[in-house]
Amino acid sequence: MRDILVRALERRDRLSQEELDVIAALPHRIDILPPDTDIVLEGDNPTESCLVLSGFTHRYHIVENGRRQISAVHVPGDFVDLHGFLLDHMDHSVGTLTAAKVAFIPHSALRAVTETQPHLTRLLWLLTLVDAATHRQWLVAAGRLPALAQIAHFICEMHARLAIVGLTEGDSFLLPISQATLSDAMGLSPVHINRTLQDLRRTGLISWHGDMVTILDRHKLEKLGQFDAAYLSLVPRPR
Amino acid sequence: MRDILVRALERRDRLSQEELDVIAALPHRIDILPPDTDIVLEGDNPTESCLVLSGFTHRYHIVENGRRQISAVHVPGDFVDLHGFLLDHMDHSVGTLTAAKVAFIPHSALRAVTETQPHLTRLLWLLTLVDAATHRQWLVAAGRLPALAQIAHFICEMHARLAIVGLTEGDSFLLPISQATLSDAMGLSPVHINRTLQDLRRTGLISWHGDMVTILDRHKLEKLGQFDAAYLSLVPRPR
DNA sequence: CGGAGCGTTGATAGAAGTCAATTGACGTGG
DNA sequence: CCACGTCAATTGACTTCTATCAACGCTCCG
Repeated sequence: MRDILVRALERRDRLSQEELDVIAALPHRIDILPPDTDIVLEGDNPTESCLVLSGFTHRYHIVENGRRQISAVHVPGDFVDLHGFLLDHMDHSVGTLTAAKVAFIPHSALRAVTETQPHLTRLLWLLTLVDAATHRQWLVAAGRLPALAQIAHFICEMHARLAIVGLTEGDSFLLPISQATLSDAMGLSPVHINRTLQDLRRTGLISWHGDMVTILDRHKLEKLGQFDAAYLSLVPRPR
Repeated sequence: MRDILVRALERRDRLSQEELDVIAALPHRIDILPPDTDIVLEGDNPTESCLVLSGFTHRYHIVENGRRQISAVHVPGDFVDLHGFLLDHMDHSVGTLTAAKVAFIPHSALRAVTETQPHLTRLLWLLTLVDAATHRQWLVAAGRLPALAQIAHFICEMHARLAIVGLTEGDSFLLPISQATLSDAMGLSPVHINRTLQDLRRTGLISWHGDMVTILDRHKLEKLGQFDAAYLSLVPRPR
């Protein structure tokens, strides 16, 4: 657990030895969960927050007619449920997409960190700010980009975020997400996702076979999706 | 400045006398800005964060073809640019919608707060988490609700947030936002906004004359927009 | 062998966008 | 006081994007 969290934090700022020790000493339990398993449900008031060690997870919301909107897809290294630390009453559910290894850290331990480690606290805070920035990017894509560009943006984002934790091989990465899931993330219909993905493949921007995605023309894909990784705050600097 | 920030924070948790003193002592400068004025531009790396004392402001993003997406509308009492405190490189711009009185607080002062006031820090952090939760609600509305419901949700949200700072009169409030602006917030065209608003009025859910909005049938409007104020975390509790 | 899940396809419907013009409210200057 | 300009709201006609419905094929696996 220590390593993957340190890795995420060190992409944003240097950590002191004391901070490394504090992180290493964080109490936690590790759980291995099957695919499509709920971790936290909307309305819950959890007492621990989860961090993804491996596998893909997501935040989602169910609306009245049973439709679903995914508001975030999380990859290994993401402190998925850090929001639940201060929010009472979860406004959304969190669940696995694939089988996942997840670490649960008691809120009491996080609170202790905030009491004694101001700099580390700011970095944890920053992680949630990056989540918020990502939400904004999705909003822009959903509101003002056509489906083709919206999906292009998503693929660029996934590549950038998986690269942080070494889960890319050049321009390729595993993205174990069905078209139905993608449609819930993009707010589109599965049929339209299918046709739009075909477009992206036909025009030679990506290939996607099984779970293996390859960005064939990064420049064009980023331009199409108007992707700029700056919102991920991946430049280490004093915070 | 002190009062309006204290008011926002005390809706989330009790403040100690020391914390009240710290807030009162926060250095800041106050500025009065005309409508449609930019406060922070995308790409900036600001050294102070702004808090809205009066007037309406927004976060927005410009996409390639010149279209605009508003990712948040902020009302008096909102610590609009608290995100900029830890994010280097703003991922979006912030500007006024109406004339606005804004307080700028140096990041150095905020940093000092985080060094010595863990509880107050958690509350400031919470404010940004509520922003993130609001982004998620907008995502759900944009992705999975038809325009009618999306706008209904927005109106409910504005009412709830204005009520926090006493800017509602029963079910009425001033919302000095043009249909064009609303279209940029909802990710819809101005024409469609116009027709959808007519729908909301014709069916007796709201009235909207000039800047004055009145919710005529709150129950139906909230049901239509699937609005539940829980995501605003308005229940004071230890954090 | 036979579901079950996923990706794919065709046909059709519906929601929202675009374009272009009109109306009404205000404010300014002659 | 009226002509004029501006801005926001409104309307109509038409187009485009995306959703829906209903199949069908493929692969994996019990």
